[in-house]
Amino acid sequence: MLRNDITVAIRNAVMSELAEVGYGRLSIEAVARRAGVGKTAIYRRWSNKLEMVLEIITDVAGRKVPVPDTGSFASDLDLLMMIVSRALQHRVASQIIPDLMAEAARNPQIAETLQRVLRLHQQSVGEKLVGQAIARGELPEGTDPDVAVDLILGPLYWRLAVARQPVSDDYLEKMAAAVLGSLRGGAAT
Amino acid sequence: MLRNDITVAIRNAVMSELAEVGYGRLSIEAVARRAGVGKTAIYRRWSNKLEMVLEIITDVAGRKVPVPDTGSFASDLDLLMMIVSRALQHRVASQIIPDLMAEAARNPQIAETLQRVLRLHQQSVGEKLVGQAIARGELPEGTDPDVAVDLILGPLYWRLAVARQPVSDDYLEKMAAAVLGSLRGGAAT
DNA sequence: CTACGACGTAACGGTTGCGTTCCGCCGCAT
DNA sequence: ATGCGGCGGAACGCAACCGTTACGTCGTAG
Repeated sequence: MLRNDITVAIRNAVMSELAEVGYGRLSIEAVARRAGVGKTAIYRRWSNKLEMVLEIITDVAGRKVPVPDTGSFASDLDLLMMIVSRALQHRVASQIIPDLMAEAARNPQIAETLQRVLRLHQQSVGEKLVGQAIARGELPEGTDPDVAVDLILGPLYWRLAVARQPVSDDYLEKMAAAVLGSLRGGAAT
Repeated sequence: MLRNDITVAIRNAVMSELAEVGYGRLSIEAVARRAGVGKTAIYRRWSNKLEMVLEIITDVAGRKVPVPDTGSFASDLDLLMMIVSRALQHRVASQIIPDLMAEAARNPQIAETLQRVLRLHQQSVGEKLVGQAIARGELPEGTDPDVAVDLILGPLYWRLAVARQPVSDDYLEKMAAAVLGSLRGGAAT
């Protein structure tokens, strides 16, 4: 019976508000204001700020991400890094993700939710990509997908979300080449 | 004339409070309470929450970090990664750093301060380490210290501060080996 | 001994947000 | 035509903080 357009408006407002002020300062009243909605409508759907945010985040982050499968590990890697760098440069993502990560350090529920979502993507992507590559003989048998994912995502995340420096195509290529080299070398075995 | 022990108490309280509730929710009153101090004492020193935090952070982060110089790049790298992983596992650091990073995304003053401090350390460490290695012929001429630093710190930060998974000695070795391999390969040139 | 100034405490008026409640409106199903 | 229920709006009492002020204490310098 809850009107769907209202729910959508609230969800959007929460995302924007999260991006602008962060979880710590997010207030129900501000969300209602931004969504053009009464507080009542929000409390009718969720009973808490935490519950609301968790539900919305889970939903947004739960959307499936396509895993590259181009036929060669090198181009899979290029593609993946491009996708990730694009994603991390989106304004909302680049604000919300670090913020929630920080919040997760002190709120077990947020931590658990993020871990679940993150782990889900990370593992499936890592295992699939590395699995394919090993099957094709492009990576040494026994390459650790965990290490591989860290090597791939870490530098990108650091650069984009932490150091907040731009990533040129050129830079991306260097990075991909470096990661490829380190994995091919069998270091992550 | 401001009593030094009071100032110290406040500084400590700010750090603890930052770790516990983050910048967004940090309140002057809570700091005063925790420091066992009147609000007056705080306002006598700083006029703002922002100003206070910036000053304290700058001070703490400004302390010099020793750059490893063991004679070989491989062991420099091992050492550096160990130092960094130790630092990132300290409770206060692992809470405060991601929090301020997230805050920096929406507060230019914080961003500027963090960038300055971070860049300072990062560049000096990177350039020195890579410089030494190139001079010794352990890394190809023209290796980009920027890329190198990203490759070194990125995965560690990702693992420790984002994914929040433990880092074993074993894992650290794999990581170091991988990074070494990718740099030696001349990918980051 | 006196004066100064930093200190803690307490209170100020004002703002913001919480979670709840009541109202009147309106769409929709019966 | 009637009634149910979600809607926005407004207000509630309560709590936390803001930044400021007044007051009384205490250590120290002169």
